[in-house]
Amino acid sequence: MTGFYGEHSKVFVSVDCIVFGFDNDKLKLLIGRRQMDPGRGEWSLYGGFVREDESLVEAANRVLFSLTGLENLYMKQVGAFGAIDRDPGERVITVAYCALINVNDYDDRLRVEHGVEWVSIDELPKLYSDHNEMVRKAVTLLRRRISTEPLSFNLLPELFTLTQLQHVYEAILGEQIDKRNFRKRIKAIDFIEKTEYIDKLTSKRGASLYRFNKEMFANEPSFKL
Amino acid sequence: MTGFYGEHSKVFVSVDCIVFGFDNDKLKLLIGRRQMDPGRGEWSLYGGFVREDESLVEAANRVLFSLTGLENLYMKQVGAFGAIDRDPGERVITVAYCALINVNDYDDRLRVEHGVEWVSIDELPKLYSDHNEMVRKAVTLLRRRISTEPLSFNLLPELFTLTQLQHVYEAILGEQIDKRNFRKRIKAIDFIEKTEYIDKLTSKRGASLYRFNKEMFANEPSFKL
DNA sequence: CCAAAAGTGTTCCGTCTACACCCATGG
DNA sequence: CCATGGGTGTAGACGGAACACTTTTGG
Repeated sequence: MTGFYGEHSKVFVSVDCIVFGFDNDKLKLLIGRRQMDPGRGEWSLYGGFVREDESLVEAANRVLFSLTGLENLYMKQVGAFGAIDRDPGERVITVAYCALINVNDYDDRLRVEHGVEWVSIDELPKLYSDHNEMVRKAVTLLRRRISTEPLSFNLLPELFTLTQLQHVYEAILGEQIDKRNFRKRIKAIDFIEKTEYIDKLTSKRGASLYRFNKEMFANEPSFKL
Repeated sequence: MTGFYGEHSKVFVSVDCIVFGFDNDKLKLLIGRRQMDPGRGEWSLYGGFVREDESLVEAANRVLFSLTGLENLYMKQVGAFGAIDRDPGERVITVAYCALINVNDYDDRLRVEHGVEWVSIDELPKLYSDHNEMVRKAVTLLRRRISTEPLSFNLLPELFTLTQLQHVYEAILGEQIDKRNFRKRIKAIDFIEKTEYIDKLTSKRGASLYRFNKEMFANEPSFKL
């Protein structure tokens, strides 16, 4: 605080969290009614202001933790949004972060306490300010990256069936995938391990449960799907 | 200025420009010696603070214009950088933008006036603060996008030879490309038009000059190379 | 016994890759 | 006349896309 840049003006900086989940074969987003002015009552992403003693990433993680009670979530910066009048109250520049969580990890009581809901991305209402634009950009980012980065596992439980995994891809890419071709590609990827466990909940016959092996992936960080 | 967010603190926000050019078959970056404290004299990207009356994009364009005298340049946001101590002076959050320009469009007198130089990206010195990280991220972004977006033309004159275009791809991707295969793919792209003009400067035989047809591309915005 | 989801291979076609020689011209 | 960069085609390998039937078992 030695005053190097005194002649310039400061602005409010916030972070907004675009929280994706996967439920009922749909890609969903966590949104709630804004609880403060301006814009009270409008549908909105969950966000917060950046404090002096934290970096942008730390701010995003703090906000995300206060919302979900979860730490070490998968998170990526979507970008900074800085139109002059994007916030109807005062000038606020915001940095959007996108997070992927497994809906089962999210305590539903906590969700209700924060007054947020899972809404399917193709049924999104008009959101506060430029939040719809942020979501669009985040979805584009997901689509681009899902085939070259192992993102999808963050939306699923530790153990998952191949059908579930396929449905994640279908939800994000917005198109149907041939089951046989999909499974053929999965078989070629050795960090997606078949476990001894069987899921008997979704089918009578039962489906093998698979696991994403982080360590194996670290050794062989190429990925195509 | 109605004071909605009064209890929160404000920070300085700046923009930094990662200006790429293509010269002598190399991808180059425009950097200069920092002319103010802290960090005076260190190699640095060109940047500036965001004013109250301008958006982030406007700020980036203003800074870029003051540096180059050029407008309507191709520009993409690279991301926001917000480590607490990233700037040794005070807390400054910065948003990096990457621009592609044709070096011939840049008045060399203006370049010298600003004390900036074209430096090959594989000979970059240590830059001020986290600027090296920004450059890395920008290069990654270019690499990712060059095969799905018509970026390369921004680094070339309006009219260019296929050899020049190939060299841009080679410089960005960092690998050699087979001439025949490259030209075969170009032929399949109808918005890269052959003109009647011949370039006689770089070869005795002369090479056909091509043009990127924006209008055609707009009608058919798919792209693979 | 039947509905519902799991699981499994082959063929075909288009795309990418490797590869070498002739052409036109200025000096 | 020769050095320099421009320009061209083909064959083989590979990877992606299309496609249908059998298995298991809970109810």
